[in-house]
Amino acid sequence: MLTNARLVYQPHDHVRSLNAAISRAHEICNTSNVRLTSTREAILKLLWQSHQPLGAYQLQQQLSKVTDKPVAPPTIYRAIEFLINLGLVHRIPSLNAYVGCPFPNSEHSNIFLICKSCKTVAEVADNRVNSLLENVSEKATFTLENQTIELFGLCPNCEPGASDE
Amino acid sequence: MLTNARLVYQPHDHVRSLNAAISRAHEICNTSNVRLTSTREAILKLLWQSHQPLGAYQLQQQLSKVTDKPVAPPTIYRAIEFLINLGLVHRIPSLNAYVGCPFPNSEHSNIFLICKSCKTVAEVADNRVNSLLENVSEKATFTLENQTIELFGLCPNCEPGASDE
DNA sequence: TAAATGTATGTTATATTATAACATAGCTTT
DNA sequence: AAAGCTATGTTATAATATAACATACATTTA
Repeated sequence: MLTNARLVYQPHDHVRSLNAAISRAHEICNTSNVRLTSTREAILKLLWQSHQPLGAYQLQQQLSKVTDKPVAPPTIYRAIEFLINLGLVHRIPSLNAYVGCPFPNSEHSNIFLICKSCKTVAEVADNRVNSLLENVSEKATFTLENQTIELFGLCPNCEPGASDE
Repeated sequence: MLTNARLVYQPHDHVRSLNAAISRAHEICNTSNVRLTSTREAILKLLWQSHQPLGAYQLQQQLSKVTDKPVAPPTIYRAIEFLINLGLVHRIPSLNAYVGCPFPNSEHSNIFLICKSCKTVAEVADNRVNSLLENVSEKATFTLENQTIELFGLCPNCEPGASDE
C-alpha cells in the first residue's frame, strides 16, 4: 500500500520534500516532451505546499500574490488541466478542488482520505482495491478504465481520541 | 453484491418499477415522519425514469414542463437535498448530477459505474469493498464515515465487443 | 537571423452550478 | 381561527468553469 498519510498528518520538512517533488516533475515533463512553465510550476508548488486541496479561485488569489500581478481564471484552469494530464495533480470532485499527487507516474487507485474536520486530504494507493473494483466491474459487465474514490471521515489529528489532545 | 446493473443496461418495464419505487419512497417518508410532497415526488420520478444522471438545471426544465409553470433553482436544490438525506437519491460529484438510488434504506457502499460513452450510471453495493476500504483507512489511522466511489469506463452496451452490434 | 510554425498565455465575456435571504403559502395542532 | 411549523416562491448573487479570440513566446527551418 502506497500512501502519503504519515507525511500529511505529521509535521515535516516542507522545503526539502517540495524541491524533490519539483525536480521529479521536471523529469516527468522532459520525458513527455512538454514544458513545465513558470505558471505551471507555481501552481504545482502551491498545491504541494498545501495539504488542504485548493480551489481554482484560491489558486488564482495565491498565484496573483506570488507573481504580483492579476491572473484570470483561464490561466489557472489551463495549468490545472496540464498538471492533471501528467498525473501530477488530482481533482477532488466532491470539493471542486485540487491536490498535488504524492506519487506521480505510478499506476494507482486514487483513494482520497478527506478529513471532514480539517479538510486535509491524504492519498492512498492499494492494489487490492484495484483488483476488487476490477472484479466488481466484471460482474456487472462493465469495462473499468479509471476511478475516483473519496473517503470521508476524520484524520488522526481530528479524531476525538487523538493522543495529543 | 447488490446491483441494478441488469436493470439499467437492459430494456425493462419502467412504469411498473417506477410505481413500486414510489410506494417504497412513501413508506420511507412515513417512517421518518416527513412529507413526500408533489414537487419532491416529481423530482424523484424524473430521476428514476432516467438512467443518465440529471443535473439540477435539467431537472428544472423537466419539472417546469411537467407542472407547466416556471420553477426556480432553489426549488430543485431543496427537493434534491431532501431526497439525498433520505438516501433516495445520490449525487455524482464528478458529473454535478443526481441519480435515484435503486436500493434505498440499505447500508451500502455507493459504487457508481459511469459509462463514458452513453453516460448511463449503474450502482453497485459490495460488502467486500466496504471492509477493504475500512481496512485501508485503519492503516492510515483514518476514521472512515462514508464514501463515494466513481468508476469510469464502458457499459456493456457501449463496449466495442458487445453482442448486439 | 528572420520567417514560419507551434505552443502558451492574456483578455473579455459568459456559461454552469449552487446558495443566501426574505416573503408567502399551506399544513397541523390546539 | 390562531399559532407554530414546514414547505415553497422569488429575487439576487456567489462560486465554479469554459469559449473565443488576441497576443506573446519558443523552436524549428530556410
